[in-house]
Amino acid sequence: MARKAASPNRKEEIVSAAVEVFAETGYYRATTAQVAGRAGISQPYVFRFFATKEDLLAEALNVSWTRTFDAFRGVIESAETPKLEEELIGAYTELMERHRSEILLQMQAQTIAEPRIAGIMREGFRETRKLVQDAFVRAGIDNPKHRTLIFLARGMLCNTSMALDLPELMEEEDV
Amino acid sequence: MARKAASPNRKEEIVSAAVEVFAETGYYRATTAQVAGRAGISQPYVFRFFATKEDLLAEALNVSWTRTFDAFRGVIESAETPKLEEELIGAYTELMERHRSEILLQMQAQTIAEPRIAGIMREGFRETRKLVQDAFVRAGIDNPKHRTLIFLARGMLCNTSMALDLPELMEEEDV
DNA sequence: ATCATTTGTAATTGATCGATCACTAATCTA
DNA sequence: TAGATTAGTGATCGATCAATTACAAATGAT
Repeated sequence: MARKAASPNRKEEIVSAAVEVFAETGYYRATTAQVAGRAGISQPYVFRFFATKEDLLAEALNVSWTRTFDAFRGVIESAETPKLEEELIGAYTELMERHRSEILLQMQAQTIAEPRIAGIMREGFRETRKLVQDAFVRAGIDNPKHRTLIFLARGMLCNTSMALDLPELMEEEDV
Repeated sequence: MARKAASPNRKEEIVSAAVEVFAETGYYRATTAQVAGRAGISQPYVFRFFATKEDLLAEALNVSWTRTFDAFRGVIESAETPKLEEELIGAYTELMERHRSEILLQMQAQTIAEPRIAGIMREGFRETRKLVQDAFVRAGIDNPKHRTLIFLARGMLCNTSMALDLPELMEEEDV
C-alpha cells in the first residue's frame, strides 16, 4: 500500500489560492500560473489535482457554499427565536469580513453561463433559501417567505456594497 | 468640410452587439471578433470606434446606466405618490425583460476591479439611490432611507433570480 | 474625372494561456 | 539498498486574442 505525504492539504491550498486569485482578477482573466504562484507550486502541478481550470472553479465554489451553509446552520441551531434574524445577519457580515474572496467569487459566478457552474450556484441559493425559511417557520416568525426574501435581498445588496466599496448603500437610519 | 454617411449609428450598433456578447459570454472571455460578427462588421473595424476593448465595455455600461436612470425618472415624474414604489418596481421589471443583457452586464461589472469600470458602477449605484430616495422623500413616504434600501435590495435579488433562472427566489406570498 | 476623404477589410503579430510531456528528486517498501 | 511509487518541475505547444498595419473600395467635392 502506498502512503502519501508531502503537503497533505495541497489540494486545499490550491483551492484557497484559486479563490483569492479568481476573486481579485476575475475567473476568466485569472491564469492557472497565478493560482500556482499563490499556492507556492509550479503551474503544471495544478493539473495533477484538477483536470481543468473549470474543475478548480467548481471546487472553489463548493467550498464557498459549504462555508455559507455552515455559518447559517451554526446560528440556526443555537440562536433564540427573537434574535434569529439579527444573528443570521451578523453571521453573514462576519462571513463577508473573514472570507471576502469567497463572496466575491460567488458574485462573479452568478453570471457565468457554463451549465455546471450555474448548477452549483442554483443549488447554493436554493439550499440557503430553504435553510433560512425553514428556520423562520420553526421560529414562528410571521410571513416567513416574505422575511426570507427580504433577508436574501439585503444579502445581495450587502454584496454589492462590499464589492464596490459603497458602504452608504447599506445605510438606513433616517434622522 | 467632410460629411459622414454609411451607417450613421455604427457606433451604437457596436455597443449593442458588445452588450449582448459580453452578457452571454462574459467580458473577459468574449472576443472583439464575436462583437464584430454580431454587429456585422470585421474585427479590426471595432477599433476605429473604440481604442481598446475596455473602452467598449465602459461605453456599454454607460448606455446601460443611462437607460436605468431614464426608466426610473420616467416613473418618478409621472407616478402618483401612493403608487410610486409599485411603479418603480414595475419599471425595473420591464427593464429586465426588455434589456436583460444590460442588466447581466451590470451584474458582471460589479466584480470587475479595473478602476475605470468600478468608478462607472459606483456612480451608477449612487445616482440610482439618489433618484429613488429623493423621490421617496418628496412623496412623503415614511422612512425613505429604509425604503430605498429595501427597494435596491429587492432589485439585486431580482437580478440574481433572473441570471440563475430561479424565479422561486422572488416568491413571497405565504399561504 | 480626378483627387481626397471616409468606410471598410485581409493579413499579421506579439503576447498570453491552458494543457501536455518528458523528466528529476524525493520518499517509501521489502 | 534496490526498486518502485509519489511529488514536483522545466520546456513546450497549439490555440486564442487584442491590436496594428497595409491596403482596397466607395463616396464626395470641385
